[in-house]
Amino acid sequence: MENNIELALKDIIWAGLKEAGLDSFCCREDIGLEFAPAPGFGDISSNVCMRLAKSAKKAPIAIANELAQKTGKALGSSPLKKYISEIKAQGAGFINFYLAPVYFWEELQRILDKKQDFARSDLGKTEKVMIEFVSANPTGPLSVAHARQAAVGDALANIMCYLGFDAQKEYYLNDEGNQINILGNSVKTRLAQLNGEKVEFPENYYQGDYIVEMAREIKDKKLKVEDFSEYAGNYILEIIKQELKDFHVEFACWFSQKELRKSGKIEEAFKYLKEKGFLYEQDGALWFKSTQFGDDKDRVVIKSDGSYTYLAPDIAYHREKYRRGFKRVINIWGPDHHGYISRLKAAVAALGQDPETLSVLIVQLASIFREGKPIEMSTRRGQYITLREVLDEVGVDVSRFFFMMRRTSSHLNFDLETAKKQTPENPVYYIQYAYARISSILRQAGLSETAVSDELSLLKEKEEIDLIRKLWQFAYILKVCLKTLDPYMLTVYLQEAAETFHKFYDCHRVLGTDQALTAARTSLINATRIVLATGLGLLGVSAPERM
RNA sequence: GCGCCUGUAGCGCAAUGGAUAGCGCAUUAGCCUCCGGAGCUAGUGGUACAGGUUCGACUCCUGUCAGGCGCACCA
Repeated sequence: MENNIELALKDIIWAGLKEAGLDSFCCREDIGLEFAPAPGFGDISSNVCMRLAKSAKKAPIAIANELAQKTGKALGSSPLKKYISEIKAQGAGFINFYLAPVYFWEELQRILDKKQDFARSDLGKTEKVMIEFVSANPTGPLSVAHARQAAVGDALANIMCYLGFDAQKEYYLNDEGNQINILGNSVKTRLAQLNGEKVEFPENYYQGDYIVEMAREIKDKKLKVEDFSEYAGNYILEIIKQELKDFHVEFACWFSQKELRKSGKIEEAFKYLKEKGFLYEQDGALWFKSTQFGDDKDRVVIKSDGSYTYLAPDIAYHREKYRRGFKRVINIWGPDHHGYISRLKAAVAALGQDPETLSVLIVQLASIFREGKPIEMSTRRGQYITLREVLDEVGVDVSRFFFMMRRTSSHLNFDLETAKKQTPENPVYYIQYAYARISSILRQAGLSETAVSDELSLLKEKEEIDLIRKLWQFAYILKVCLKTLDPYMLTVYLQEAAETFHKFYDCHRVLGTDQALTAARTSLINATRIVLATGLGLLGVSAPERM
């Protein structure tokens, strides 16, 4: 039964609906199930009666009462019977299913058998998905904004892979163009200044200290630099790669814009669009008819000076994404790019792809606080908090978790002092503490990880069943993360799971005189350990045995 | 001016359209002869405002007010 309980239950409910003669008012897809609704309302709940109340012209609760009875009847001849202890119509018209303890014992057994793969699924059917994120211009160290995008993108890719997708992480490298040229000129100018030349440093150049450091290194090592843009771009790219590595983010592919241009793919894409009639010339520039696909205004792709706008290579890049076999494309961007979504979607549509297969996630900014006071940030003056600073101060585990603690589309306040605290105020420690505590008990029990009780049915206490129920919800939470394309729900779940464990621990002693019960409870906390480690692992956070 | 995000307890935040709006901090009262007290139990206190959609709205829509960010032939 296991994971298929959702499908099996829908079958039973559908049979009940038919039995009650209600199937003509809705279809099977209308049967929505909610897992672990409000306390006291069962383990699985369906709102189907409310949905069909109007067309059936009956009160929802009356329908629910009838359906509960018919569903019970349909259940009678089903293998599902032993897992359902009760079906009740409650509230405004919900139909609630109460799972029998045997269901939870089997679930627990499954976690212990399959370990960290217990919730793995083939839901994604190995569909190729590209998650492109960070993609910062190599013109300076990564900021906290990039850090948050990196954490979210990486975790999302992990979750999707766990659910059976072939999710690949990619970094689009803007290794040529205006910004890179400015970067090169910035270094060149600083070098000239170091050599005593009286040259002005323009305001739109990169102001950060790292520019001066680069110039100083060139001077000290007496390097012969021919192309300052290329030199500086590569120099910073290495810094970025190291920063991401230290943040535990690894990309499958670094896609170079320069290579894309050299390959002639941009012209190819333009040729395609031109043949379709989506390009036109005006005021000496080449325009893309994005309004035809819902954009506010048409966009320039080749400027009147003959150079490309940013959109030009991006159109070709996205054409390549689909040509490389990706069925679904996810882009993770900062909020400064939100106005860009409609034109890229237009481009994808013009290229003959369904724009729905392109998802753009806007990761809102993270404001860094110290002792409750915000730290002012200004990219212009080169004064912003970097990924490196946060990493050095609070570490990978805490920073990654903190960046995902809020809904990705919401602003995030990241307090450095809270992040360093080792109190319940800091959820990472709260979760890791639960894990370490379990590890400690297991060490004392002297049991190997593989030892499993064959009498899990001894687990009958409320707190024991509550804990298994919480573990059971893990797979459901991952589906929510997938649906919302946001890993943050997992951070909420892990806090709840840790809390449920702490409550169990406080009420019941694991290591006792009753050997069979000790074995069963040891198995329970071992399963808890597996779930916590798996969840933390998907988020890229470690699970320490000792703290 | 236009667009995006956000207004929930004194503070920081939860609640995939669902039932009794949860948690931490702060504050008040308890729990260690016992597996990690970095924990647990109980008390105080809340949906910015006005309409609308819905069987049902913190959630969706419209407007108002408040805060953050963005609006290039830049990337």
